[in-house]
Amino acid sequence: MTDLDAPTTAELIAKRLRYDILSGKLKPLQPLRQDEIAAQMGVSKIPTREALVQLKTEGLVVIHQNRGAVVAEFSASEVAEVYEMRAALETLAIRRAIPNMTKSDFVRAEGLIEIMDDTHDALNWSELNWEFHAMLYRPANMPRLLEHIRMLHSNVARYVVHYLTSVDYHAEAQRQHRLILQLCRTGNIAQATPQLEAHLTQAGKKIAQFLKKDEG
Amino acid sequence: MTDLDAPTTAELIAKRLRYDILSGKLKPLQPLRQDEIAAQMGVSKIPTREALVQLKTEGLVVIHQNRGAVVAEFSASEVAEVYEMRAALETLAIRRAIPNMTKSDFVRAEGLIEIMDDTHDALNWSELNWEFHAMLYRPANMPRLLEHIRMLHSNVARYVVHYLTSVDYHAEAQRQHRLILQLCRTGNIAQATPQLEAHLTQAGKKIAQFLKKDEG
DNA sequence: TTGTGTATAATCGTATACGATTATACTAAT
DNA sequence: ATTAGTATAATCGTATACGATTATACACAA
Repeated sequence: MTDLDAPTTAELIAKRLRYDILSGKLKPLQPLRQDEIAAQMGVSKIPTREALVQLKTEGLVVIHQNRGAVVAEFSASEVAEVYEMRAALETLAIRRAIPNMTKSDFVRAEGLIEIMDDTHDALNWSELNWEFHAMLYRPANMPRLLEHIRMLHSNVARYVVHYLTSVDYHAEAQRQHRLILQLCRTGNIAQATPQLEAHLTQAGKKIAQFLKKDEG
Repeated sequence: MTDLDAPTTAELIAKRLRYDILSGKLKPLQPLRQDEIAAQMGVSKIPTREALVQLKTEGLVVIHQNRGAVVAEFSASEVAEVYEMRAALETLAIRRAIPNMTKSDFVRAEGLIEIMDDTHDALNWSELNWEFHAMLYRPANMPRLLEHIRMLHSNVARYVVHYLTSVDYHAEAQRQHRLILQLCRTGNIAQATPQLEAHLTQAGKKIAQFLKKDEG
């Protein structure tokens, strides 16, 4: 008997490529050649192809017929679109979650905020930021919803990181995080929901605007 | 030179499997064996596996490590969850779409409703129903949003078909469709949005309830 | 009977191999 | 010089082959 659920080769490749894309090591429009990736990982093309198909449906990769895959590029308006979708889904999630939140949820969320206070690496901060948001949504017990939100988050994470390395947004974001968490603590759905929506809408607009400069 | 974008074998298999799942020919939990499917289509396993990976991320198939794939089964509560997500995203879509709707959009939407009046086959009706809804959202010019909605629709389409074959919901649905379209015509976002939300919430509840009887 | 172990078959996951498609470099003609 | 055409290389997509994992059947002991 071997490891009960050893990740499949395709999963390993997908994980690695995903990380390299999110961290910015692989840049938008950069080609992802099957042979090259396979050789690098010391495996064949077959699992590599499956990994690329997976990442395609996650929106991180674009595959062109017989022309191979490239890292997906999001335009400013597409990033804005993703943030609108996130706002719609994440407000739903927090609405359903608040009634089920427990004391330990609040403690752990507060803990994350404090760690983020001392985290200045943009990539780490982005990951902690997702963990914080996920914590607010998990009590909703809506796993499919959470998975969709996670995918949307991962779609724009690269651009968030890029933005954070240029602009100091930490203090502002942290202030909003603390406010939203406080509203959750008091069970105030009526105010927590629009605050979260504003938090996301504002971030989306800032990042889209930031990208537009590059595009122009 | 051959056909410029002839669909890849994997895409053909995915399309076929998707149709067979949505139409109910392949039932929930039914195993999807790679060799069997490949032999049936006269191809090898490689593109078959890619098709299954694709359908997995669409939520129509579940793959277990070294144990193969089965048609995904949605519990009543999962169907309800999908409908909540649809309500969140589709209200966003229609809100953004209404200001951009043109006369020809209204004509075509009305045409679809009339065709649906005479469509009694549940599968056909379900497809037309999607086309009608998509028509309401397309003017939003949010392709990623539309694609997500399409996936969610396809997740529950089987159960809609199943429900429609047992219960006569056509008249009620058509009445709501006409009302929503009329509100779009007059640019009444304030009322169209909650009407659409009610339309979806109601359908979701009915279908979830219907499924619960089977589960119990 | 019920459970446990082992042999066999079925199925999966991936490496290798190869034809098909697309990109690139080079030649020749206008 | 620019373009069109062709040969060559690079890359993709899929068939075949095979080791690895899991399921099944059956013998045997408690």
